[in-house]
Amino acid sequence: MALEITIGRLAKAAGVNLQTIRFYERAKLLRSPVRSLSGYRLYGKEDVQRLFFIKRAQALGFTLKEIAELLNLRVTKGASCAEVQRKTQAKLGKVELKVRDLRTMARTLRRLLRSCETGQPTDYCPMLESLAGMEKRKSENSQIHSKPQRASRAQPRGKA
Amino acid sequence: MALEITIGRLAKAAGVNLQTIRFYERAKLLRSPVRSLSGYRLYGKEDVQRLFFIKRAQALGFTLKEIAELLNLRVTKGASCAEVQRKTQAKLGKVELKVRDLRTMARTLRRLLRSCETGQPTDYCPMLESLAGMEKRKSENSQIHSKPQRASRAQPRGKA
DNA sequence: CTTGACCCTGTACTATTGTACAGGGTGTAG
DNA sequence: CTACACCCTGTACAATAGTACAGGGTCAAG
Repeated sequence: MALEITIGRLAKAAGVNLQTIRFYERAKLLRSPVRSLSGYRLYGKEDVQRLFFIKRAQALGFTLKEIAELLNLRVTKGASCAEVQRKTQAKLGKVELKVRDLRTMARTLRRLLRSCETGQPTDYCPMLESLAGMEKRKSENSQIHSKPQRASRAQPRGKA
Repeated sequence: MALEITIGRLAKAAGVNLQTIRFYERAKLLRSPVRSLSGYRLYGKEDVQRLFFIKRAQALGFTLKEIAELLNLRVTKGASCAEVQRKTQAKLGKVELKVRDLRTMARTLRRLLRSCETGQPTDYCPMLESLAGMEKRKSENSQIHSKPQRASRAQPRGKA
């Protein structure tokens, strides 16, 4: 009872383009499914779940690469447990940071709603407030105003 | 006292590439700054804040277009208050949804950490659980298994 | 045994979000 | 007045994440 739906139905069920599924397969986000005698891909319901997860996670700002990492977090028969724990902890940290940022944004939006009700015009940009504290997380902006300071320009911004 | 830093310093302060700032200017995410006599862009500290906001918001899964909308939410002298309220409410809804999803993910990650401590091997994919309920948000997957059902394939997935 | 909906592979195109480079001006320390 | 760090514009290139299309099989209904 593997459910066994074809790619078109999977696409429809998950609300994605059919090509996207093949793209995810090449990108290793979806396993290579079993094939029918004639070579048709056959999917089970776990694949539907994975697709939903991918879509939700993308909306939360994770790249496909990060999503693959999330999906691969598991304790494989007592193997590298410490490793899994380390990675999981790291992911958890990122998730919690996102939650904090989003809650800050939500607070700002609610404040805007209220100020709208009371008719207070805000001709500045309300959203900017919601990060007044954010920049404190980076510590390198202490000497923005210390004249020359040459050397070491814009570092390549990790993306490898 | 407008601070008046040049583009290179702004880039350094915000930790972004210099070209990115010009790109954001073209994309209307940053206002066109005032210029020095020789044509150099001169920025104030609000621009630093905007850059930080853009970076955080991107990490939270907002596109540049959405970020521009967020930054433009404001009550301009009692103008279209109802309109602002409507848009703000919509954004708030999206933000709250993201918070819920992230909290679900966080819960799953913490459970994985615990199951790792207790040494329980999980050879299935733990993350998948965290969306077991997610797919319920879409209602169209009720008849995945109702054979033929032709017509109306993969709709273009709104992106306009 | 044809037709229409569906599937296959492979390759090419697109949008978004940046980055880099070419060719040239600015500003100040020595 | 030369060097060097910075700035300008404009155009080209790149990575990520898809989408589309061409050319060709599969399969159930009629």
